[in-house]
Amino acid sequence: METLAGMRVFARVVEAGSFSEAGRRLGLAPSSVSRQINELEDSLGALLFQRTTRKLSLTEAGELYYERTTSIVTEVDEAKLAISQLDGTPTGILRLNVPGSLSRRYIVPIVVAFQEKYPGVKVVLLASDQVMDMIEHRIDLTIRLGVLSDSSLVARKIGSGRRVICASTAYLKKAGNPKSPEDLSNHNCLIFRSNPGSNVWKFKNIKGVTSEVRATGNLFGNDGESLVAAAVEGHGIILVPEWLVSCELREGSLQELLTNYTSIPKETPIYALYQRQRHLPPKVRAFIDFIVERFDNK
Amino acid sequence: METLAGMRVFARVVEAGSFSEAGRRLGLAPSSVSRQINELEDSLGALLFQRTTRKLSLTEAGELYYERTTSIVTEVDEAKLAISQLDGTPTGILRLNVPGSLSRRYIVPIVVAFQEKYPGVKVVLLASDQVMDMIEHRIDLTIRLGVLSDSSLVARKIGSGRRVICASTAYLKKAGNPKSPEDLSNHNCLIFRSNPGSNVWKFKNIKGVTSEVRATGNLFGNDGESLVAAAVEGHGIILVPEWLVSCELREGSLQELLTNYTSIPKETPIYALYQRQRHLPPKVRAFIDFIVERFDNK
DNA sequence: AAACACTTATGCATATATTGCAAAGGTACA
DNA sequence: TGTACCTTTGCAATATATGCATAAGTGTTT
Repeated sequence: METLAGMRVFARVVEAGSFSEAGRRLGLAPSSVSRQINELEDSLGALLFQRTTRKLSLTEAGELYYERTTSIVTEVDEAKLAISQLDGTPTGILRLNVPGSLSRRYIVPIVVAFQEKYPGVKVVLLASDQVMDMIEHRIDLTIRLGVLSDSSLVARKIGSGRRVICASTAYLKKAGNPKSPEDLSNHNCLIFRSNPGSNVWKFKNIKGVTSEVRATGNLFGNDGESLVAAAVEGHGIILVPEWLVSCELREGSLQELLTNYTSIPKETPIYALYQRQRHLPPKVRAFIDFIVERFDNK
Repeated sequence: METLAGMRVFARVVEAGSFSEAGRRLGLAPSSVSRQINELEDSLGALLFQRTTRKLSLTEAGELYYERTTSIVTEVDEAKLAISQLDGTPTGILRLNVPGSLSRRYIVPIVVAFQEKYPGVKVVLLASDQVMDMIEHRIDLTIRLGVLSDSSLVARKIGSGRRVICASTAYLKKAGNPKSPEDLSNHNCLIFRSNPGSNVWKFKNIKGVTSEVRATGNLFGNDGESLVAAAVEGHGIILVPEWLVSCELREGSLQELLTNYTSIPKETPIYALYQRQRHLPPKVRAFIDFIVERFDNK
């Protein structure tokens, strides 16, 4: 059986000029060295050393084999080194699967900051609202809103968006400014759902008293950003994660309502999902750590 | 433990796209494949495949490792092939240690013919009358006159020189032509020995009757060719292997005497000595066969 | 000449790896 | 839902590697 170990032993013998000395350097019994060489010779069908008990010299076959295998052994070491270096500092391509709106509004700034810290990492952002096959598409990390149950994946909460209720000044001037959740029933609520139907919004006031409203309106949609756009146009009131409208709130094109209340659930959690594996690539590890740290500091 | 076998299995998995399929191609149980890969991953400290039970894809580390190791594996195979090819047809450098006069008179023509048959073999002729250390000087084959006792070497008779007694015409004209061995005692015998002293030449006639003569003369020497030169100069009578004087006999500068007699021992055997080894290099094997065949056909 | 130090090679018992089988758990497709 | 195929793991059997002790050989030194 040809083996790298055999090659290494062989190289050491060549360098040491003796089986025993090679054994000493390798921490191996001379007998072991002898047998490794013998086995190697048998597998090659050629004598590598001409030897008596006192002298040793390479045969031609041995010389040829030495030339070839030394480079091979160093290549193997280099390959291993390359992998281990790749294991040390985050490098390579990090493939992310992120819902479209989350990507634009939340992930992109994080990625930018991440890449400033780790210039060696290329990032591929695969935006899709459907979950993609992580293995087929070689996705390192899938980011989703809310919990996803998949036993084979590790889910880690990497952030959350406080849910805010807001509308444009133009709309409020037109339809009035709701003072309590109950007032919402008289407003046009833009509802994050695929199909029309009832939608219950829950709130809690400062004292902890909860109230429920059946939000109704004439626009439904599964794309948060479209609803935001409609709200900016003065079409109605939206209840969305803060990150989806942080820009508009800052600019004033939307303004937060019912600030004395908090929505229930208070937050929309953001989860990162990754393959359960023994050796998590450092680019993935680093990204998760980075994003979690950012989240904690907020 | 890093192993070539592991690399091969890994490469097969990459090519087959599945552990099971790779196992089938390798004649290995799927479990074995699985464990080989796992072991490889542990030894590298990085995941090579991203996988579930149904899908498989290379990680970046895997891709890197594949690129590196495929070339390594082919290099190993090529190295082995190079050795085995070297084992098939005689190639390389054949180092011979030959006594000087034997080299010039006997070995060189054989080597020339040998190299016509095997152009791939370079020959290094190391002429020395002393036996050289075969291992230190990497000598493949030592050629000696007469038997040498060395238990570690294999001795093979590769030829023999009929011993002839001869002198130059000029000498014979001057000193007379001996008709019987007994006549030699009145001649100047040129004696192959280092030190002066008695030297007994034995002969046998056609009927098998032996006779002994104490050869005497004024020139001793351990270099056959010098004695031949002296004989050609008409200095006396020599008893030497035929190959040493075949040229002179052919040219007529020397002429054979006592052709009704044969010397005892009749021949000077020529032996080839080589290392006792499991894998005799084909260049050595071929040369021995070649020289023996030539000898037999004579 | 003989003792000595050190070499390579081999027999043997032990420790370590590797293997296939069987079974479990998981996944995709009908 | 059932079926077929996948990867993984436990387990027993086998194969391999190792060190120790020893043998046989070689060169140096006394």
